[in-house]
Amino acid sequence: MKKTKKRTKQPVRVKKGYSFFEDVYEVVRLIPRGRVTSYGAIARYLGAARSARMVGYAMNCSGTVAPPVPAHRVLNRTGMLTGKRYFGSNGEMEKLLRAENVKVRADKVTDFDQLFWDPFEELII
DNA sequence: AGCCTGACTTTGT
DNA sequence: GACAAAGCCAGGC
Repeated sequence: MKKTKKRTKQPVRVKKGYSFFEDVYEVVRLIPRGRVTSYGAIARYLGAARSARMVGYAMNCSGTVAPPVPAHRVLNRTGMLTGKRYFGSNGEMEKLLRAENVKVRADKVTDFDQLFWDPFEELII
């Protein structure tokens, strides 16, 4: 898929009572154990390709929602644990990933390409 | 309304 | 491949 359109400014799911964040949480909760994805992938899946930052921002508030969101499975496009400092203790995010057999080295997931979970291909809604 | 921030991504150098 | 800059848009003030 190419982005033939330059900028379609159409919001995807504008449900009343639900925010963009809720959609993000919903997708993140569906990430299988031991797999990871990127902020941009989630954003594209929601139709907001240019809202990758918002996905990250949503993760910032992920601790306030229930059920808990496995935010540690969401990384940036290079597989770096950019949000580990938001997990409170230093290294907790990496710990969670390793508990799922995800190898982390120098704040990066080594097998990011293999473990990458693409909502478009692996998630059918 | 306006300005600033940011757990991002893409593009150009 | 590394670095810088720009674009992005929802929230908070």
